[in-house]
Amino acid sequence: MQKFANDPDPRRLLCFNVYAAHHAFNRFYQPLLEPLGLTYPQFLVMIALHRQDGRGVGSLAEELMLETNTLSPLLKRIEGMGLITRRRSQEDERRVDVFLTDQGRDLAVRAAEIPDCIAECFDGNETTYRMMINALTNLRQMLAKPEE
Amino acid sequence: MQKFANDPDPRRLLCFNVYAAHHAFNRFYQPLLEPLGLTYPQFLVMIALHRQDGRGVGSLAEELMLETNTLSPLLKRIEGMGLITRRRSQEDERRVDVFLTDQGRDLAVRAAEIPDCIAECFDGNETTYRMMINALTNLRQMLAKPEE
DNA sequence: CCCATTTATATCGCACACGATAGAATCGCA
DNA sequence: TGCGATTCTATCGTGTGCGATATAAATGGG
Repeated sequence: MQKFANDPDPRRLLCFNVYAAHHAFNRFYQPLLEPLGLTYPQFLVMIALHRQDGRGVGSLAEELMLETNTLSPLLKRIEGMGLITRRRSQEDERRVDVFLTDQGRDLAVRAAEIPDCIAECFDGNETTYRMMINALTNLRQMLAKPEE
Repeated sequence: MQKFANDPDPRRLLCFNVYAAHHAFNRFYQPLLEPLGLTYPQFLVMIALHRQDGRGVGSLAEELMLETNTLSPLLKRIEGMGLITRRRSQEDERRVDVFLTDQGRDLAVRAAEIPDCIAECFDGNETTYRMMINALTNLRQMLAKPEE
């Protein structure tokens, strides 16, 4: 069995680097999201809804790769902020469809500008940016594979 | 201003891919950690302590890039499991030094084997593995930069 | 030497994230 | 058609993560 991923130093583990990069992103975004009154997961939901709203909770969860029980309380909170409305679907009474309010749409437009700050961090190096996205997408697929 | 990081689809945002990879790692590790009775952050703490114990909470927090208020309750929990002991430092009564118990050390040795499963996922492709660690380390540094 | 400042840790409140569970609506098959 | 199985969402419990705050110990300048 290959041993190259075995290292006593957490900083040389891939899992730790993903974990730490996640926190680093949160810390980078926090001051940018604070004026909008959004947390990072709320930001992602607003972006997803801006692309397409009128969707059920499960559809959102699938797109963001979260469980619906994670989204339920989050949606209730941003509904309380007046950013979305939730309505039982007519065609399937089990479903709860989520719609952006006018206020929510305005906020989503402002939120969508935030990732431009990342391009600035990359100093215009688009290739590196795209390669990292590809690498992380591949990683996800490898980790999701049942066993091998 | 460069706009290449601007995308209406969350799945094409770098921040989302880091976020999703973090969750994917958690889901991959969960069944491997469950037999050890550890959560993922507890796993990291055990690895860090296995490399060097008898350290203060702040030292651990710095290595894992967390706040000490995140570690305090976590350490209390794994102390309750009998994996570590906490003792006020003699030389500085403010500090609480953390030591692995014998049981904790045994568990850390077993935990340290888990990342080998990742090498298997990478199908022996060590170069890709190392390049991703480098890329994520660079990303962290870019995100930590004050402004530019 | 004394007291204001700093440092180290802990506690609290809030918001995820998920497994387990509940409850309602829909589906599917006999 | 009827009823068990499935699907969709919500609630609960536990464990992070962090900002704000508290407390005690160490430090340092007058």
